[in-house]
Amino acid sequence: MTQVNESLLLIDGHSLAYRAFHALPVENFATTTGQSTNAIYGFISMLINVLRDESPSHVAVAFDLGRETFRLEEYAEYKAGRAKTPPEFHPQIDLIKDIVAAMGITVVVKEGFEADDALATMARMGTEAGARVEVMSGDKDSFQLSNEIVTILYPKRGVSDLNRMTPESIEEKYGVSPSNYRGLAALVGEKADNLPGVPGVGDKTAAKWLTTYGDLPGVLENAGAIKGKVGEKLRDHVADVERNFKLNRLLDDVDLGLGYADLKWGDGDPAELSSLFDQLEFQALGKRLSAIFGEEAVPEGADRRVREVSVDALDVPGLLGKIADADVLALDSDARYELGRGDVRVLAVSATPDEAWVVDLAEAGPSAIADLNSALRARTLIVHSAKTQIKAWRSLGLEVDGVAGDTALAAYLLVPDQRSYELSQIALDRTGVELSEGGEASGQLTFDLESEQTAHTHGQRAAALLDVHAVLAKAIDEADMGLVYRDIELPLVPVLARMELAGIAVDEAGLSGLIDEFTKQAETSAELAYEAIGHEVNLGSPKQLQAVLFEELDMPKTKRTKTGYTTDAEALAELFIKTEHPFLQHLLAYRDSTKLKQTVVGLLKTVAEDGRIHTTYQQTVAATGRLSSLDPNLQNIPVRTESGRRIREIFIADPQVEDSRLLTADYSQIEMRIMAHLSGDAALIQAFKDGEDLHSYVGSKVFGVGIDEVDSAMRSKVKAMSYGLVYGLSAYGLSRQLAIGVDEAKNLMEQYFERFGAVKDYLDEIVEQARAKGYTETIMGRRRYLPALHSDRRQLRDMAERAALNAPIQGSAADIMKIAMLRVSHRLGDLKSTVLLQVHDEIIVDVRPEETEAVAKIVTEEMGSAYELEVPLDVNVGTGISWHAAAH
DNA sequence: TGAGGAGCTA
DNA sequence: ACGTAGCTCCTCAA
Repeated sequence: MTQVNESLLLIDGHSLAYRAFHALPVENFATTTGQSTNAIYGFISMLINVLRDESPSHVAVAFDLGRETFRLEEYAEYKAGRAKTPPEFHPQIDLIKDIVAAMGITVVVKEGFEADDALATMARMGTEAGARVEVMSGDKDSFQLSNEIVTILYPKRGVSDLNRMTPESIEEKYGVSPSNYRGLAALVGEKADNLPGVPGVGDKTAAKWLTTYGDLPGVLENAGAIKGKVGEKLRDHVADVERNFKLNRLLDDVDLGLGYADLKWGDGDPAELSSLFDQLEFQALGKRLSAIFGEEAVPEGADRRVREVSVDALDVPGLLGKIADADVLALDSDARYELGRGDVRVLAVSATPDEAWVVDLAEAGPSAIADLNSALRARTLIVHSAKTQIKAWRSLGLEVDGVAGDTALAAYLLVPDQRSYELSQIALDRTGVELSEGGEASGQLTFDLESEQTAHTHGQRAAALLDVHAVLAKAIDEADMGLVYRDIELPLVPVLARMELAGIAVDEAGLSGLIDEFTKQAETSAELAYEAIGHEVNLGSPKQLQAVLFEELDMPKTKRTKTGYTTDAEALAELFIKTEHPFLQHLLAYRDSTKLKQTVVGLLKTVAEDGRIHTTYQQTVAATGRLSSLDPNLQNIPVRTESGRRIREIFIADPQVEDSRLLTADYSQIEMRIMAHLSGDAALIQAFKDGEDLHSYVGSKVFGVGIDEVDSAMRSKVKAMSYGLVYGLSAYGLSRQLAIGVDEAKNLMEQYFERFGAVKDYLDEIVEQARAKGYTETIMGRRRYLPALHSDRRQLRDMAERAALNAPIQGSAADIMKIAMLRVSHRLGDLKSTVLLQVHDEIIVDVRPEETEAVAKIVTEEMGSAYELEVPLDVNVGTGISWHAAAH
């Protein structure tokens, strides 16, 4: 035996994961998609600690495979009667295996044997190779492996502490040597494995016998000599003891198909590891892994690499020379765009993954920009988050009119519910390329030091883009989303950029007037509220309000929130019905006014120097495929109340153009039409084809009356249900919303489904298909993945089911609107009128007086024919001097 | 700084 | 526990 300075760490994966599962409350460890992670977290946490403390050269983790082991063959009752493992446990084992493998650690699974046998076999291999061996296991059977070379790491309570079991400590604790531990366990029995021993015999008695007679065979030979009741018991249970002794021997000669050298702790796959941690939402654990091992010690896989990119700083003519032969260019820049102003200095260009060129746009004159413009226009461009950059470039006269690839958009389509689509993360996930920090550009030094680094950063990003995009584009095609990507999302980029750059004009004086008005209203309501309770209180503080309502005024408790009782408008209105306390009225009025005030104050802050508000549309945020709007959000401007609608009066047509108007065009009931189309429900389709008032029509069917006999109460019930269905409404939810009994709500739903049976079939089918395929699909093939449909947790599963019901409908509506925007925008190309805003099923267009009729026609035609459904797409159009006026 | 509560839209 | 998808404001505790 040669002495080598190596150590082998062997881990019983199943037993430790099981301990972790029970040590950490499962309800506290789950991803947003419903994957339970408590066992994974606990196991990996333990693993990181032991790797840090022991720094082994060789590592393996062994798992049991099924329960068909040789032990079961010999003893049918082996491990029978065990409490069933909770369903959350098993799915975590596979993920643990994946993580362990990605860490460069050998995963051992051997059919027909238990993890312990594999550990024993590998412990023998390590011993023979001259390594120090540590066995980490939560199963006491492993104690028999302990000797001068092999130490057992046995977890104490919880998962953070390990006992180092050596022959000495085993002797001390159990009174027998490791070689006799098996005998002790056989005599005592093992409840968890359904191996009864000698009744009444514990560790102490067993140890005494074993010491007296040497070993278990010695004890059994002398069983007749043992006195008393226990002696009798032993003689009665010899067969059990012999069976136990046979079964608890760990086999150290299992053919694992690998040798000691195969257990070397390898490089792993950091890209995979990072992706797994990302998927499991283990931010802190990921940091701990890096912190403990440091940059060096985290195994650097073959796939993870900082690619050396040569970044040259050039002037524009120099750049044009370099890209003369390139057809495809990747671009990146330090573009910023805020409050209607764009800024950019460093433009990075790359045509190959290991080289990039940067130009200082601040140094480029008009003719250089013009040359750059025509050069870029003639090429296929790949950009990450192109819209922001295109907007900022425009401020310098660089007019890029769209791109052939956008890595953020592509990544979004592939995984539409991710939190962010940072290039560094996508590059790492998809190609294993790590974008390094720092580094400086070389070449013609036209930048100062700070910009040198900026230049290098963007050069490196540009260089990474081509490979990243190729990988993403392939995945997009494999998922049959080429159409959504290339014919919808990418062409939409310049359309949205133009809308954002245009912004919408606001009446600033009117806005200030509203602020004053709403402020006064809020102050009045606040005073009245204070008067009603005799003192002041912060009306914006739910905590203080709870003190007033439930302690001071002793009102009945409302629905619970995480931190107390709700004070939301619905609850306050109910309290008012019960108590008629005037404070509640004034509080509600105060809430309304302050909300409106905040809205107008917020809007005023975002008015740019050109007197217009430039929102930013997010194209990679909504998991269903909708756009979202921010800074400011123009998709939630009040409309339901009269005061709210007044805010819409300050959004006005271009004041620079005499008699210009805003035109608004919206789809009527697009989601219900999509529901009719997708379900193929003949009755619903007929209703739309006949152009009936939908809710009256449905009401007449549900209540079995003539269409003219549907009263407003019936109509609103049916309306609530129709919309509710699209969201996965339950009978309970419907009853709450309509303030009717659950029975009546249930009845209503049954009537509905009886008349519109295909709708029910369709809704059921959507969920079932999503469960089978893992994702839902819109009419254009846009996907949304819903792994939580398989969650063990009811609440998460239900949420996923509702999302599955809604995603194809909301998403298809988004598809249709996006197509319509492209077509409208295309046809407005020759006109002066331009699209300004989109609010999901509505677009707002700034129209020149002479183009009003033409634009109305274009919008009606293109929105109406954007996609052919089984039912017509109805479009309502209106014009006016303000958004408010246009809608009337 | 971030979580929680509240409220606005389609 | 009980209707989808968003964004922004305020308060309060860390």
